[in-house]
Parts: sequence; C-alpha cells; structure tokens
Amino acid sequence: MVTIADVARHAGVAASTVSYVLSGKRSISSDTRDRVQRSVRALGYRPNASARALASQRSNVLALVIPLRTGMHVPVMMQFAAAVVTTARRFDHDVLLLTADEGPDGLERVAQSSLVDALVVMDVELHDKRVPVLRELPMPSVLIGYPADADGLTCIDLDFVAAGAHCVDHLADLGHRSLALLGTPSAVYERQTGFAQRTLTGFAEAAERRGLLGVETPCEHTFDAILHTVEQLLHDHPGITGLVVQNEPIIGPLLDVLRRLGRRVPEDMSLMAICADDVAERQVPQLSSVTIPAERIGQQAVESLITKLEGADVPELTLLPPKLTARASTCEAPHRDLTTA
Amino acid sequence: MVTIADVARHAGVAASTVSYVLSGKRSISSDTRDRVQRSVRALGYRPNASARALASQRSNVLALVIPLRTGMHVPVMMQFAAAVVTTARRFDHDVLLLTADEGPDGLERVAQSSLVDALVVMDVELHDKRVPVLRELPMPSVLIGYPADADGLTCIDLDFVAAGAHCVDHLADLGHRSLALLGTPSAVYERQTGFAQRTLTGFAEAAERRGLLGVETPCEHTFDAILHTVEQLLHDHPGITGLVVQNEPIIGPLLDVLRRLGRRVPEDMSLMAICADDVAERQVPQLSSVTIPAERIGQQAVESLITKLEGADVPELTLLPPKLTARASTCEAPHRDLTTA
DNA sequence: CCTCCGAGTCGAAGCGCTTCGACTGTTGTA
DNA sequence: TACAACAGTCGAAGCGCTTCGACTCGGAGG
Repeated sequence: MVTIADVARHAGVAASTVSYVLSGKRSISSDTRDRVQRSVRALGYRPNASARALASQRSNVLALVIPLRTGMHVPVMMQFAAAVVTTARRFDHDVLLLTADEGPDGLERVAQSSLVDALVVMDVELHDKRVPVLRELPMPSVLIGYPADADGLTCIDLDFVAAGAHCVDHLADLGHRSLALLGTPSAVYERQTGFAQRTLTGFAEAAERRGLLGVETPCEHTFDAILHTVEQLLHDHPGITGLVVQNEPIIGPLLDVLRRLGRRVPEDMSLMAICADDVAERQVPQLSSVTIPAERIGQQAVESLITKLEGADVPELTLLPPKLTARASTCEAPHRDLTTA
Repeated sequence: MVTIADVARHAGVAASTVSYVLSGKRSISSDTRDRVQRSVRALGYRPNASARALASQRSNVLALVIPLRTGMHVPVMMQFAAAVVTTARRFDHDVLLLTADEGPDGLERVAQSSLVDALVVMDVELHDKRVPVLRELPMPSVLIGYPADADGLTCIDLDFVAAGAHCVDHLADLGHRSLALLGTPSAVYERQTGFAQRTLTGFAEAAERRGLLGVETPCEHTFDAILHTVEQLLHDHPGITGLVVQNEPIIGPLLDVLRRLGRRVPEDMSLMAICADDVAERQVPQLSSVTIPAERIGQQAVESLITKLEGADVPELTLLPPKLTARASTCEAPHRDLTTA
C-alpha cells in the first residue's frame, strides 16, 4: 500500500503538504498542487481510512439503523436505504448498516467506538428505547419517523396525519359518507409505531370534522385474514363505500377479495392507498394514492445529518407534505348511500 | 472518551497489558485480568475502532454490495442483507453498505483505503465488470451468484440449474407434457444475470430430457404485461398445463390473470414458483415452490469470508441444493392433454 | 530602509491502539 | 544446584494520517 510519505517523496514535498493539497485546508501554490496531484495519480494513492479517522476524529461513516421486523414493508425500507447511501456518497461519506435487533446497545457500540460520525435511525416508535440513548450519544443523529417526545432530536417524516386526512377529504369530496381505514398488522400498532398511529389519527380527525363514519381496523398479511377482515367490516358497516389502505403487501390480494365479494372498484367501492407510486400504478385499476416519498426522506435525513456534523442547526421536526394522486380506483359515491351505515 | 491509557492507569497496569487482556493474545494472570476487566467496566471503556484498525491492519468491517436495479426483487435482497449483517455480527464484524451503482470503482475505493477487510458482492452477472477488479483486490471476497469465469473466486449460490430442473420434473411426474417458464423481466436476461440464465438452462435441459415441450418467456412487472404475456403464451401453445414462474412480484397478479382467462389453478393449470416460502404460502391457492434460501446463502457467504480472512481455504463454488415443496397449486395433468401442443 | 503580513511550506507531535522484544520471577528438570 | 523454560508484565516503536506552530520569503506600508 502506498502511503502519504511515498507521495511526498515522489513529489519532493513534505507529507503535511500532501495532506494540505488533499484537504485544501491551507493554501498551496498551484505549482506544488499540480505536482502532488500528479504523484497521487501516478502512485495510485488512496488515503488510509483508519489513519485518517484516527488523526482527524472523523470516520466519514454514517450508521443506518434499519428495522427488519414483522409487518414492515420491505421495498419501502430499501428505498430509504438506497437514498441514504446515495446521498451519503454525495457528501463523501459511507454507510454502516445496523439492524434494529442490536437495539440501543448497537447504537452505543458504533458511536462510542467512533466507528461512525452520526446516525440515521429508521422506524422509530412512539416510545422507542433507542431515543434516550440517542440523546446521550456524543454525536448527531436523525430519526426517520418520530417519537412521542421529540425534544432535542432531529426527526424527519412524511406528515402521516395529513396523509390520513387527505384520503378522507378526497373521498368525502366525492360524496362518500362511510369510510374505513384498513391498516397495518396489529403488531405494528401494538409497537406504537408512529406512522401507523398518526395516519389513524389523521383519518379519525378528518372523518369527525367532515361528519363521516370512519372505522379503522388493522389487517394481517395473509389472504384469509384480509378476506375475513373485509367481510367483517362490510358486515358491521354495510354502508361503507370508501376504503383507505395503508398496508402495501395486502393491496393486490385486497383487490381480489373485493372482486370475490362482488364489490367493483371503483363503482361499488372507492379505494385509496398510502403507498409508493409504482405500487399504485401497477394495480388494476390503478390506485388513487398518497405517495410515500421514501427517496426524499432518506435524502433529507442525510442532508440534515451533514449539516449537523458541520455544526449548523437544523429544525427539530421536518414533516414532508403528502401528495395525493387521484387515479382510477376512486369515483363519486353511489347515490344509494342514504344508508349512512 | 476514555482510552486504553485511562483503563491502564485505573487498573495499575501497562496499556499493553490491557490490550492483551482484551485480545487474549498473551497469557495474563487471572488476578490482573479481573482487575482490568473491572476497570473497563467501571470506566465504560470502548476501544477506538480507528486506532485499532490502524494498529492491527484490520477494520473488522465487511463491505456488502447490493444491487438496487430494475427488475430485482427487493425482499429477497433484504433477506440476504439481513443474514449478512447478523452473521457478520456473530463474528464481531460490521457491515458497510455499498450500492452497485458505484460499480467497480466503489470496490476499489473501500478496499484500497482499508475501510473494509473483505467484500460480499451480490447479484453477480455472467460477465461482471466487477469480477476482474475483485481478483486484483488485496483482500478476500465472496460472490453471491457466480460469473461465467469463476476461477480464483469464491462463489455461493442456490443451484438454479437444479431448481429449474426440479420444477420440470415435478410437473412431468404429474403428467404434464407442455410447460412454460415465466421468467424475470427481459432486462435481467439482457444483463446476463446468472440466476435467471441458469434457471432457464435447467428448465430447458430437463424439458428436453423428459421429452416435453418447454417454452420460456420473460415477463415485465405490470399487470398488462403479465396479461399479455400469458395470453400470447396460451395462444401460441394452447396445450400448456404447467407454468413455472421465477418472478416474485408478478405472482399475485399472475393468479388474477389466470382467473380472468378462465384457467383454474391447479385444475386447468399447475403453477410452480421459485420464490421465498412465505410468499408461496401467502397465495391462494398456496403455491408449490422451490424456495430461495436467502438466509442460508447470506450466512454461508459471511462464514466463508471469515474463513478466508483467517487464512484458511474455502471451496471456489458452493451450490446450495434447491428444496421443492409441493403445495396446492400443482396437480395431475388433465387427461385431455393428448393435444401435446 | 525597516517592519509587518500573508502565502507557502516544513517538521514534529500526536490520534489510540497493537505488537515486539525484553525483563522478572517461578517452576520444572537434569 | 544450575539452568532452561515459561508465564506474566512492561516499555517503546510503530500504524498512516492531520494539524499546530514555526519558518522563509516576497511585497506592501510606513
């Protein structure tokens, strides 16, 4: 391996000069700079990451903590991860992958050993045990999602309250009077996961505000569970003409279930999804949806983190506004909905 | 941050002694060992990762290169990744996440800067530009999937040739005479991705061997594409009674398409999938399938890598045998298949 | 003409750890 | 009884980089 000393010798300068050329932290004559840069290329020099980290107290590595838990929808996670890695690279950082099952200890481990400079934590629960740890850690962090007490943290998320409300408003505007939210598996609610909880809040508040019936139910991923959940729902509330689904993997089977139950979409049942655009567009009929801007969120998370690393301030809470796209799965409510369930 | 010198002072020994206690590389009296360990705990000491890496020439970090490309099925990738991280942790290593779009340069970057000790590369193509780079790199690597020329590399994969053949044999044993393989999107074949290519080979060879008609077609992810592909297929080869699908995201819609086309599964059409077990079990009817043991593969990859890091030899190619599980989506061929298409 | 300042460069001192060689006692062996 | 052998410990020398202070030199200002 070629070291900075080799480069210095080759260029006929001191090692520190090479360092300053590379970092730009002191002015260097253009003559020297060129000579050094040529030597760097000629020798194929790459700074040793550990040595650099040790001397500069910066590893240029960010930790990314991703959940690998039951009920989470994987492709969305992956989009986050991809955006985080890509954005990190733009700022000359790398990403260390941690799974949530190492828990709070994992965060302490990588932080206190200076393996990383900062952390991105995904899938934060309302009462997350990692949050107090993050507060004490001697380095910045950004949460995707946000806990009940977000004081002193930096959180970024889609505004799920607004997302839930938007769905209701869209359906209400179309004349629907009885709506249901088909949510994530109950385990996700039991964990008090923020996004699920808040969507529910937004949904309920908007239904109330618009004077509609709004019922909510969790839904597991198996076909039978979906079938049973929907049957039960329509049995209990036969007047329901609008469905909001926040549970990506069940979207396909749900369409089957509705067909099997003789409910045409959208003629008999308007359907809205909270999911990635490509998923919505892949269905038949294409689904009206509120998109989850995973890429934007991941990118924003890293940008905030870099800003914090540079010592600048960032807002405690960044809520991205949801974007609703009407497609073919929602239409005006059938007139017979005097049966306001 | 507390350093090894602090611990040494607190325990009344030399720093090197603390180091030897921690690494176990020299014998230490149990008295001293206890004292040091108590000090470590009392002070909450964590070795500095960079200093350790610099001094020992080992970062204890593995690079994981994951593809984030069109046509790849994300949940499977994630299972690999999770298994890699979990297994790496068991061996006291961390995982640095690289996306394939950094290409060969990314590998060189992390390797030559000593950011990592070894690499796991996923989704290897038959003629992958990263392979020559890996051969030259001054550190071990393991490929998941394998290129045309695997000489001097360490590759681990499911035996997709056997997987394709197993599907054919299963259907042939049930009396089916005309089969089709519904594959990945054509982009994946154009990239000459190993797993797609080899499944195709196994499928074709087995069909030939059993004297069956075996047709193959790629399939994109949209509903319309699936519908069109299947219609075309059944139009060109009306006698087809057995379908093998290697394309996870289309499995749900494919079942719809078959229903829409009036083909009952399995009465009119036997269906086999090459996919994760949970996906097969989630469908209605549950799918007979050859499972993709993502977890086993990821685990095996890390174990091989650690073995290589320790200087021991590992086999160049490890092919995991496929496991076929018959479920409800395959049954005996209808008798009218004298129409041997 | 002298001083001051800034640009440009160098040398040396770390960063926190591992590891090598050397030292000191003990114990076992001839 | 002498000497090897070994367990147990220490000090010092790096690992490859960054960064601080100091130095030189030319030009600007008084």
